[in-house]
Amino acid sequence: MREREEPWEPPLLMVTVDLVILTLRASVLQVLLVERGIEPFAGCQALPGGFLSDEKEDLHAAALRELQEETNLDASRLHIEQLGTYGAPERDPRGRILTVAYLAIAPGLPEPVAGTDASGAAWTPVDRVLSGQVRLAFDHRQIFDDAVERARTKLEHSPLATKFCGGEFTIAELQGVYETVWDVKLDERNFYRKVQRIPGFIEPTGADRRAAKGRPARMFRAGPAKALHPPLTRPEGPHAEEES
Amino acid sequence: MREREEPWEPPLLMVTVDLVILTLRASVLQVLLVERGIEPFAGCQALPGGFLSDEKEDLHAAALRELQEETNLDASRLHIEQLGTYGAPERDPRGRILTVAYLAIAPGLPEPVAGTDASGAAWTPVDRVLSGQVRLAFDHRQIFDDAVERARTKLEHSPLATKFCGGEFTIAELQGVYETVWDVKLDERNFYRKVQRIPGFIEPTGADRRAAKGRPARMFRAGPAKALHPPLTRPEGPHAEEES
DNA sequence: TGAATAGTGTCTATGAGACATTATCTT
DNA sequence: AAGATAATGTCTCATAGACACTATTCA
Repeated sequence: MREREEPWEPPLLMVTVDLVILTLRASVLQVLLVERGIEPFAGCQALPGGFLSDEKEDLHAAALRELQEETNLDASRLHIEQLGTYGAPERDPRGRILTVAYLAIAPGLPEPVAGTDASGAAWTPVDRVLSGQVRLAFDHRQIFDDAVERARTKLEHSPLATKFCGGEFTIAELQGVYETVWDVKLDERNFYRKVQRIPGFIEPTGADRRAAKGRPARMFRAGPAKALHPPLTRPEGPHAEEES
Repeated sequence: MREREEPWEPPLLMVTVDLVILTLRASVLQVLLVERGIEPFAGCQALPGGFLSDEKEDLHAAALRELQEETNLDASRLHIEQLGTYGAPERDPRGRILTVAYLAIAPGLPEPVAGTDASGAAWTPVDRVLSGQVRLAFDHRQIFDDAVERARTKLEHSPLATKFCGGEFTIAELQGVYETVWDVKLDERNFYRKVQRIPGFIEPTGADRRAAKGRPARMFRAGPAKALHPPLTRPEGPHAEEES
């Protein structure tokens, strides 16, 4: 082992921060991708990100900054968490570049982002990437897969789903999040009771929402809970088992 | 956002790989710590680790290499996974240094490591660190806390516990792992049935182990499952709720 | 009124936890 | 036989899932 105490000059590396930003638009799970303008992988789709810039900037702050530049949303409605760091030697043809990947969840953003710094950014349905119809640069496919798997798992144990909704939402909308991300169909009635029984998950605002048809639905907001006890378990099925 | 395509020289950073190596010795959960010889934090305890050395070395491989240098165990019995990357600007007084932290689980190692490269390394009971009796250098306390929490959580959903045991173990031993890491008491009889019902978790070797007293116990080995369905849930209690 | 959506009630099978009981070893 | 540990059985209660039903809106 190379002791860090040795009088030896450690190698210097370049580090990027890349983002997997997921949102729900028109009941479709989408990810923000940018088209690369130059080599390597020119013309290819890639995750938004950039080099870790300021020597005094915290890693998490850097991710948040990039996220805001892409989506210009207030941080309070956003969820962001570190996904992992990717450091395979050949992941970038330009040389050894580490990337710290972040997963972000945003409520349905109005229109494809434009006019911001990140021109060329566009929402892309997640299944188009998962199915291979859209190819990603570098090892971004790997990062993307990990991100989707992380999101799916965290929906079970954390109140993450509320981050896909706005500040207020109906239970049916919340169920829609679960159904879309998990790609399953859930029973509305059992979901309704189950979700409300989890302490601190959601709390009623008192308001109703009336749609074009049907009985008005009660509105809820996210509660204080940081974890779901008991968890909302994903219905089992012919699932490939994954774990790190 | 700083596009990576710009003709602009990105900053270079130093990156270390640090390890939280957990093991079970005499039914006590222990972590491997080294005593720092020089400033900063001379004389303080720290997690073992070192600078990311070879430009062509994979991140994961680097962690594995450091781990083997510390414990000289064959990789097959070891578990290692990335924990996260820590990049607060002031985490190292020498300058901006990122660290990629790894969590490793090893079966009970015979004696305190010695004679290896890592002189000064010693097993330390985890509760001595958690309780603050042992102070750690840098932000290693944070990393350590995250590692313990990760291990506790993963015991529920993954066959991680078997990595604390050798190749073969009894169900009582496996239960001991859960009880020690979770710091709870479990019912032997319910545990016995529950564990065996989880498909692919453990499988009988056919052999028995006879102790000084009592009926011989059947031996098991880890099964092929990568995840536990259903999970082994930690008994609830006055738990502080944690989540990222 | 009917169509549509929201919300409630009920039944049943399964699983978790509490704990009694039986089995098999050593001394 | 005694003592100890392993393995099995039984009971009860809570919960998950299936699904019938009631409630409230708009057209």
